[in-house]
Amino acid sequence: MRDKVFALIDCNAFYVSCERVFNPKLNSRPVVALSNNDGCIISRSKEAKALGIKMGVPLFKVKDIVEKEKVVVFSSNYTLYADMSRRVMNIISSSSPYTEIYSIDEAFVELSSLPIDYESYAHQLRQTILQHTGIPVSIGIASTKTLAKVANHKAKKDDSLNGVCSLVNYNNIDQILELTEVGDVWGVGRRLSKKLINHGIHNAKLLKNCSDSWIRKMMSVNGLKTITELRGISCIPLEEYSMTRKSCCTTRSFGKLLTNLEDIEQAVTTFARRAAERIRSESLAASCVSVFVRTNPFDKKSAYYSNGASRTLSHPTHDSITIIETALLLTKRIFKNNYQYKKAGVLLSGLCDESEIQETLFEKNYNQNSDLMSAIDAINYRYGRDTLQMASECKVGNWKQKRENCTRNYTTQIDRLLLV
DNA sequence: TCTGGGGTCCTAGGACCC
DNA sequence: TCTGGGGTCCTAGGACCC
Repeated sequence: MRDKVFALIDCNAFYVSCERVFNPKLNSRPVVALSNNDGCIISRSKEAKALGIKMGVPLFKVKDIVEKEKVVVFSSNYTLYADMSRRVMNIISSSSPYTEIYSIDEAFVELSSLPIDYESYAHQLRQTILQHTGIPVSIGIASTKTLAKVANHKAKKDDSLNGVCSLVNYNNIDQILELTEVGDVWGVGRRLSKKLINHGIHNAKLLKNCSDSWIRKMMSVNGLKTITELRGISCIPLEEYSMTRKSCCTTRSFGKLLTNLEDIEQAVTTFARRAAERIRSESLAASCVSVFVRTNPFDKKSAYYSNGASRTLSHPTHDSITIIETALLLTKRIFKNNYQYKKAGVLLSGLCDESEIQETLFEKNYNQNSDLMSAIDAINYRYGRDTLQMASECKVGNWKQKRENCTRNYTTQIDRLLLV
């Protein structure tokens, strides 16, 4: 059997690149994009990285650098990023029949059965994506997904490579692995990398040469897969067909601290409605609803409280009304007075396809709202996602998030088109 | 003052069964 | 006083990814 060949296409500083497409003046300036609620930095341009701004750091901790160096800061605009991602992924999908969309800014492609020169394919694809969307990407090519990640990393760092790095037929992979920090290996996170470094395993070459049994003990079966892949044996397959999800949750930090049950109920209603809408859009139904609330864990001065509760429904449903009623019941159960709440969330689990819902013996008309839900979904699709809400929500709820520097939805709303 | 959100998988340990 | 062996299922917690 022929060896596999995986290409990993990864967008460079994706959220920042999306913003730059619509504002080219930012092209050589330091730019960052923030997480929800303008909390942490989750995307950085090359210039911002060079200033020492780390991934995931809270904005307030780098405020001095941001001000002094005039770093441009964006609130995240997921509507825009999702649409730009769709465009990039469409180009990738049409370039090869074997594609896996791995995340909003990454895709794997399996190339071994295609009669092409891998590196020319990659350069061509990169050029097409840039030309059609304005998004720069880097491409790593290797015989396993884990090695393709390593190659991609190198393609990003080494400017002389023009954004493409292939390890196929490359005979000194060990040298590259030696220069790869163990924490940069796909599948080795913060905790494991600390543990491994304590045992003297600080780069990918050392990790690759560990014994199977030791790795099994340290990192469980996933670690075994990782080191096998580093040795060039593919054991994490391409997943062309996305698995149906097993859970769906909506959670948010609040823009300000909440103390009232009523305010939290408003937020939970919105979270429950959004989650219900999402599973309906995927033709799924939930059999269990969970709710959690918590205060701010970083605030050491105020009392900490965190609690959650779940309820299994008598039958799976995607009806917003049932899901919201259940969520509110659970909220009342876990809410306690005299705490300052920072975050809440709703989790729908036990998901099944809507066509597989079993009828119940004793309840009638349990699906009576389905026409109503379809009508609500159609209206919200046409006029914007929060056009129709539940009465227990509130348009300007106290929980609403901070989003101080958000760009327009240039590509998804006709009245928000870029003006030239 | 200010610290994201949405997922998946694995394991250990407890409860329970015969 | 002495107290088996072999299972399954569920859950909480820990790890990872982006």
